[in-house]
Amino acid sequence: MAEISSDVIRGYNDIIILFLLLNSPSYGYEISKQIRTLSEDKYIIKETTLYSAFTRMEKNGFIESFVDEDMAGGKKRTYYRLTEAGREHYRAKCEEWKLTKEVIEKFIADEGALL
Amino acid sequence: MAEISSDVIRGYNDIIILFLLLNSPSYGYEISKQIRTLSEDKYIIKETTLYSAFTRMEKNGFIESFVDEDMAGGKKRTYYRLTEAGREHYRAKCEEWKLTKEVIEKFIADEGALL
DNA sequence: TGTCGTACTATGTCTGTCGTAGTAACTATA
DNA sequence: TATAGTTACTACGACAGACATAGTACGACA
Repeated sequence: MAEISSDVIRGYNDIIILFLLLNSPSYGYEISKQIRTLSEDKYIIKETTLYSAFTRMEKNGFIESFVDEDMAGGKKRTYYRLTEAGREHYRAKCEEWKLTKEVIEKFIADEGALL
Repeated sequence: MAEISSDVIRGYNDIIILFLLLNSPSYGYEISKQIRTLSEDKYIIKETTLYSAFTRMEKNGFIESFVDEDMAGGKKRTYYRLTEAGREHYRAKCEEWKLTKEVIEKFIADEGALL
């Protein structure tokens, strides 16, 4: 299967993760699975990429974490919820996406022109 | 005006530059101006980004350089021409773009859902 | 004489992503 | 009962593309 390289996805992980937090808090493992499912296995985020994105985005005030201490078996799970700044960041990134898409499409040749 | 950040454009400079070499060789300054014009001032590539992309892509065999020694005033200009491998790289990058676009669009919320 | 445009080169920094590794608890299967 | 698999992370270091800053050098124009 074709793969998406780290260079082309760079900068979009924020959009992807924040999208999955728009309606309710979630945590790493679940988000990871949702990305895989929603993208129909076309994009599988690396664990380290995901968790370092959490750290970065929390530092930037886009998300807030809270720990579920009461899980069965005494395990802990760190949830993240979107902040208002994060929602705004998501909106801005979506706008940027639209702009970027427009620009890049200008540099995609017609299939015919490549033969 | 909205700007395109270095993280979202990363990985697409190859496409952009190679597109402008599809039909004829060109050189840095001209390509830089063409990117600006074609994108309607939405994307202005940094000089260092452009020239380091040249170096990288020549190392990878996607482009070849040759110097015009006979310019007026004894100035030199370095041209780049696409190789067959570069054309293939361009094709592959375009495919990757289509895939990436599909994936990212799944994580863009409807305008309504954001209110 | 000085500024603007042309056409680069050099050097070092930044940051998001990735590779590798490790921890630890539960869960299904043989 | 052993072990492989799933869940749910954390730590550390490396990489590479983009960027900031600076400098060079020639020509045209005022």
